[in-house]
This record gives sequence, C-alpha cells and structure tokens, in this order.
Amino acid sequence: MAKSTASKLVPKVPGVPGVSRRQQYSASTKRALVDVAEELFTTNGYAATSLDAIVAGARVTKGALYHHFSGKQALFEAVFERVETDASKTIQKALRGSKDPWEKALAGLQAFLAVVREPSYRRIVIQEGPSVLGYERYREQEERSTFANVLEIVRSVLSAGTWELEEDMLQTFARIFFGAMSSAGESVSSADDPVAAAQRVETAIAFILQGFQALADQGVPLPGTGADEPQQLPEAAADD
Amino acid sequence: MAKSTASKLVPKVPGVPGVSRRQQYSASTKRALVDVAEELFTTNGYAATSLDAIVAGARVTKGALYHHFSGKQALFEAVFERVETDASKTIQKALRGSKDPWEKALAGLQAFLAVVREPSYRRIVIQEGPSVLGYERYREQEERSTFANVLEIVRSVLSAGTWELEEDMLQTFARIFFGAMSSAGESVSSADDPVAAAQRVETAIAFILQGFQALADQGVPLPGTGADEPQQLPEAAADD
DNA sequence: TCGACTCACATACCGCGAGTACGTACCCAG
DNA sequence: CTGGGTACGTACTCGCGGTATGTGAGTCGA
Repeated sequence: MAKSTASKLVPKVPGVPGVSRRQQYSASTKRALVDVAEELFTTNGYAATSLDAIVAGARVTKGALYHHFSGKQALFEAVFERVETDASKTIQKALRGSKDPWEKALAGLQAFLAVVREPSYRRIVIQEGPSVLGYERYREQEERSTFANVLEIVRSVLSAGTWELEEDMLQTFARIFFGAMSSAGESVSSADDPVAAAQRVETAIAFILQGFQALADQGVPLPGTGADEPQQLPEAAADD
Repeated sequence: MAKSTASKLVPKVPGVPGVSRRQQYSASTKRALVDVAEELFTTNGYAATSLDAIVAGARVTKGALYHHFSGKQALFEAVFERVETDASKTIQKALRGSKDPWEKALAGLQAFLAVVREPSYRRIVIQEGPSVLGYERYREQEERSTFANVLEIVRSVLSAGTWELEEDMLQTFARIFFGAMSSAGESVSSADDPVAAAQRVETAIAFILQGFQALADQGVPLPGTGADEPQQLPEAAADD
C-alpha cells in the first residue's frame, strides 16, 4: 500500500522558464512528503506516525525529509497550513454569491460544517493542532484563515443590525461562534446520523442568530466595552 | 528542583480499620505519581514529559509507575479524570444557591470561565485531552462531568421558556455552548487582559441568552427534530 | 565541453525514552 | 517463622526522532 502517492515524478508544466529541472524535482518530492504526511497524520495521528513510515510512503529517505523540513513538527505545520488554507478557500467559495448577511451566514455555516466533517481537518486542525503546535501558533494560523472567515461573517451579521460594536467584542463573538461550530462539528462527525446532527447544529445556530435579530428589532443595544457597565443577564426581563 | 512534591510518606489517617499499612503506602505513592504527572503535564505538555522525570519527581522508579498504571497514557487518563472531577465539583458548587435558571446560568458561566483559566484544565483537558485520549474517550469523560453541568444549565434555561424541546436538540445546544465557552476560555487565558476578556465573553453569552429570552417572549417556537422542517435563517424576518 | 561547484538527496549512526522481564524486600495471614 | 503475595527496584530492549556525513546528478561559467 501507499505506493500510489507521489508517482508523478515529472511535473506537468513543460517549459517554465525560470524553473530548473532540479527545482521541479525538489518541489515534487516536497509535495509528496506533505501528501503522505497528511494522509498518515489523519489516519493514525501525529504521535503514532513515524517519519520512517512517511518517507517510505513518499519513496524517499529521512535525508530528503530533513532537507526540506527542520523536523517532524515543521512537517506537521506544513500539512496543517495546507489543510487550513484549503478549508478557508472552500468556505470563501461558498460565501460568494451571497450578499445578504444572513444568507451569507447560513452559507458560511453550512460550508464550515461540511469542512469540519472532513477527516483531515478534524484530526489535524481541530484535534491535534492545539496540542502539537501549541495554542499560540495554532491561534496564529487560524487567525488568518478559517477564523478570519468566521470573523467576517459575524461582522457582517452583527453590523447588519442597527448596532455597531467594538473590535474586541466582535472578536469575542467570533471566538464564541468559532468554538461552538468546531465543537459541534466534532460531535456531528462522530454522531450516529451525521447528516441529521449537522442539521440540528445548523438549526441551533440559526436560532441563536434569530435571537440576535429579535433583539435588534427591539432596539436592544449590543454591549460595549464591558469595563464600566456590569452587563448582566435579564433576570427580571419579561415573562414569568 | 522537584523534590518538594510527595514528601509526606505517612498518610494522615492513623487507624483506619480495614486499610493496612501497605495499602496506605501504595495509595500514597499512587497519588504522588498523579500529583507530579499533573504538574509536569501541565507545564511541559504530554509529549515533552518523560516518565523518568515523573518518577524522579515522585521519588520512585518506573517499576512503581508500571505497577499502578498500565502506561503513560493511563497515567494521563488518571490525571485527566482528577482535573475534570475537580472542575466539575467547582462548577456544581457555584451552582448551589441559584434557583432561578438565568441566575444559575450566569453563575455557571462565571464558574466555567474561572475553571477554564486554570492552567491544568486548559492544558490537560482542553488542549491535549482530545489529542492524547482520542476524541471518543475524551467525549466519554466530558460527558459525565463538566459537560453534564453545561447540559443541566442549558436544560433549565431552555425549559424556562415556554418551550419544551427534544433531547437531541438539547444536546446540540449544550455542545454549542460548551464548545463556545471552551474556545472562548482559551482565548481569554491568553489575552492581554484576561479579566476584561472574561468579562466580554460573559457579556456576549449573556447577550445570546437574552436573545433566547426575546424569542420566548415573542412566542417563537424552538426548532424540533430538524428532519421534516427545513428551518432556515429569518431571511425576510423583520427589518431591512 | 569540461571542469568545479552546489544542491538534493541517501546512508549510517546516536541518544532518548517508553515499555518489559525479572529480581527483591517487605508486610501480613496462618 | 514461614510461605506467599504485594509493591516496588534494576537492568535491559527497541523503536523513533534527530544528526553527521557521504555522493551523485544537475548546473553553470570559461
């Protein structure tokens, strides 16, 4: 097994002027390493995947690996970045065509729930990302890819109400939704009926947004800094 | 360094009838191992913590460790379970005295945000838990401790409205809030001003719950199964 | 065209750390 | 006091990440 990957040794572009033959070969093996690593990391996890298995799958040796990457973690990082970038592109693609913020939010939510169900994204980004990269690096990566999409959606939705709110608070809301969808997506993937579970998540988050809408209609202000106003729950709000 | 821990060799209870001297010693060393492991796992992480360092800290050898635990992962699991149990107890304690669901939710939220800021809970449960234990075992553990608290709170809050909703949907909402607070808690801990960040999270979630309240007042029904009703976002709901 | 130089690997090796096999001292029942 | 079992300690193996170094195929200037 695992001899199907990286069989194309000769790249497709025949005569790119500035790129030499060696550079093409080099890039090809590097891609092969990342390909195999992504596959093995996804199925077996980071710790249970040996470098020997990776280089064997890519039909090279450790010398090649350590020529392209500084170590196992760097290789993981490359895989992580690619999975993240792909996911981000998928989501952004789903966002095109939706101009209305709410519609956009729904499309983004569906796209995110689809992405989160991909084994590679689940395992590499959500499960092992924070552990392997450390939370700081993990956050840096997320910040400029998938999380950025969530942030954009949240921004457009929240500013669609009559509110305008501070950047800190926007970030907080985005974090909340991002975490909610990640966690929910995980449970969706391992549910008995993933489709129904995804539907429930979609419904639940849509309901939350509907609550926002209702508050906007009532003219309820979005909380501000949170420094001087001890915003509390509506203990004696309306009913009961 | 690391000779301060596990210095008490003689347990405190002098004459417990059914417990022999050896059993006391045994339990003591076992606790020492878990203590040191929790400390090292928290500061250095799972992978970067060697068993040699743990047994050295507990002033025993690997023979002792492998007598009490089947391996490194089992030791981690013991640590995980203790941290989780402690967290759950802390939250439950904070819940006592609040009868009103909304008040209870606020108390629980604050308690959870406090727990999530503890280094041991962050590192062991949130960051490395899913990776080390695997998501399945991780979920099993969470299900009967901290997540159970969140579920209970969500249940009481949602059933405080005029709604009554299905178990699946409840689970979904609980997952969403649990993930939201975990993720938010992580970012809170690594924020420049954790106190202000925690305040923002509290405010944001309170706002979401306020949205629920508003919908309840409007008589908007909670979504049901999600199978036959393609619940969507309120595209043409109210304004705009 | 032909050497020197360099890059993209391959090979051989090291050290660390998880796990194991086995020895042993100590406690407790009889 | 004696056998047995428990609670460790000791010594070892082996897989794996990382390193040091060799080498042959491109590449490029003269």
